[in-house]
Amino acid sequence: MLRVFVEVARAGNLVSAADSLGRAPSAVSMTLKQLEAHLGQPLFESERKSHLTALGAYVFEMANRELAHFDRTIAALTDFAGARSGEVRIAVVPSFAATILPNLVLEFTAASPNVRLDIHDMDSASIRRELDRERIDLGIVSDARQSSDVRLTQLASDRFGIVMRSDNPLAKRKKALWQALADADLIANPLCERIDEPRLRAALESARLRVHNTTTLLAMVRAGLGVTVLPELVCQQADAQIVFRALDNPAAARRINLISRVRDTPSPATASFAAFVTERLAGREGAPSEWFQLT
Amino acid sequence: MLRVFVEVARAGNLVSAADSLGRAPSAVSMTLKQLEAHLGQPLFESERKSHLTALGAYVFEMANRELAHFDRTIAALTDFAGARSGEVRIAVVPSFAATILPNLVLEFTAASPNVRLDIHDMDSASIRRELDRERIDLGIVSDARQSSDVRLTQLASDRFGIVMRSDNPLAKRKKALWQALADADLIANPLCERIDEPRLRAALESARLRVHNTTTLLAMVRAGLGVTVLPELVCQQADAQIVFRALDNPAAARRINLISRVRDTPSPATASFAAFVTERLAGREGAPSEWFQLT
DNA sequence: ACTGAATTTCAGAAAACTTGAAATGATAAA
DNA sequence: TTTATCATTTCAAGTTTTCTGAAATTCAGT
Repeated sequence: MLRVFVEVARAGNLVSAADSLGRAPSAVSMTLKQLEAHLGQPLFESERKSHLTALGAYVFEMANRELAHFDRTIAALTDFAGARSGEVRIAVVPSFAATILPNLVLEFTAASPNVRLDIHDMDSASIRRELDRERIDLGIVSDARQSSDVRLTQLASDRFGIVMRSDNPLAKRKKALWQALADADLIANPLCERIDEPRLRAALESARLRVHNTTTLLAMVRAGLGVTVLPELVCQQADAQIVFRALDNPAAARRINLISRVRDTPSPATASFAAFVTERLAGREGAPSEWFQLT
Repeated sequence: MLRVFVEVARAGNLVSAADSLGRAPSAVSMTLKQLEAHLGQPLFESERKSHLTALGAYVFEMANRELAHFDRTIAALTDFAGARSGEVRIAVVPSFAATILPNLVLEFTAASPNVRLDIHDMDSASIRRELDRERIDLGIVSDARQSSDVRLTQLASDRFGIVMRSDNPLAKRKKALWQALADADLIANPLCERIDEPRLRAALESARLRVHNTTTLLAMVRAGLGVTVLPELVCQQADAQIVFRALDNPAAARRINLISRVRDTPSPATASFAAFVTERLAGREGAPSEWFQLT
């Protein structure tokens, strides 16, 4: 009713209003009559719908505002439903956050400028906890365990390798890298301790140094205190002085996983971001630099 | 659709929502299905309508706000149409504004607390001009001339009389007041000059003083400089030192008129105020103090 | 797996809305 | 003033949308 009235008031006559509303003049006339009956007062001065009464002017003002408000609300709803707007809260492991994520975000926000991304970085255990507490919508973690209340998607596979200073003799060695660990000064770290390979386990047994923080660990390597074993992604942040040689035969790798709650349906924006990340990264292996190209 | 959805979300189940919406559960179910089809996403987690999806929560929030906004707009429209709200711009001649109007306004605003009254006071000519320029909705003037673009309603009839200081001998005189003017020191003023009575005209010819402003005029009378002829309403503002004696045989009076534009329909609030004033004052004669009682 | 309540589906009924033709009313030219 | 023209309203009938009640399905809790 309000829409019909506003159109007639704007057009100044019934026929062209009916035209732009896509109905017959008689329909418009009846609707208008109905609105006037509701209000108990005429909206137009004369039968020729040009001059508004005081009530008409007031209704025109209010109806215009109301319709604009309503249309904005509907647009917001469909945008949100179509994942064109909304907010996605994501927690990501630091190595991924610092290397792959920025380009991923760059591309996603270009396609969905009205979706807000709220990004935290923390270790995998914290991410899992934050997900349970519904403080985040998605998590990107390493080696997540399957669980009944978490939906888990494999993203890339991040291979482990020996990390050393560029002047280390191992940098030139082509094969039998696992064996070489026995002779190297190995710096232990939590990431590599999950690898199930006897030659590494033996080397870790005799390691004299164990460092938790990645930045410190790389600084130790850079200072020539020894070599360490890390996923390639973690080394991406380091400078040219650091050399990464992937361990082969058998290959060792950690999985990068996308996790979300199974309990509730993600918001369209969340689903959209998850689908985007999966599409861009699922099944990637080898060098992280080749996982993902900006399109 | 939004209303149905909000009610279901609030109730947490379809049956009681259908109940409070006054329709069968099947109708509510179908409407809900339709909304989900529009948005392309489910609004509830499970078939049992208790837990909302992220989209559902967003729509609930927005729809609630939208419905409240809409309802407020509709209430404003019907209030305005029913003269329960709105604004009335009125210009009134000073004598009326200072005497009768306050009580009139008091009663009207008690009945219509949300109608704003915008009151100006000015002389009749200015009121007429302001009405033409659509700067006011109603005017209360004296002796308005009939005209094709002004709707005119007779309100009270305000009789003229001699205005004097209480110690003036005329104060005790019972009759032949017109004749008495010849001997009195008459102070001329524009209001009385419209009276068509030979004895007054003669007295005005010989008047030595002419004063426009009413307050000054009454001050002159109070100072004993003479008597004057004024409508009773004008004297209402004066103190007890001033005595008014109505002129009779023939009686002389000015008409108090309510005027409005014929061109456009007044707003409901304006019509309501005009009807109220007319009902309270039409046909009143004699002493202004008896024209109108607060009910 | 069973039970009972909630929800959905379906076809027909009811309501709301729309249309085209004819009547009415308003404006402008003769 | 009359007439011609155009806009608007009225009306009955047609169309679409919405609603209902019964039956089928689904779900949560035994």
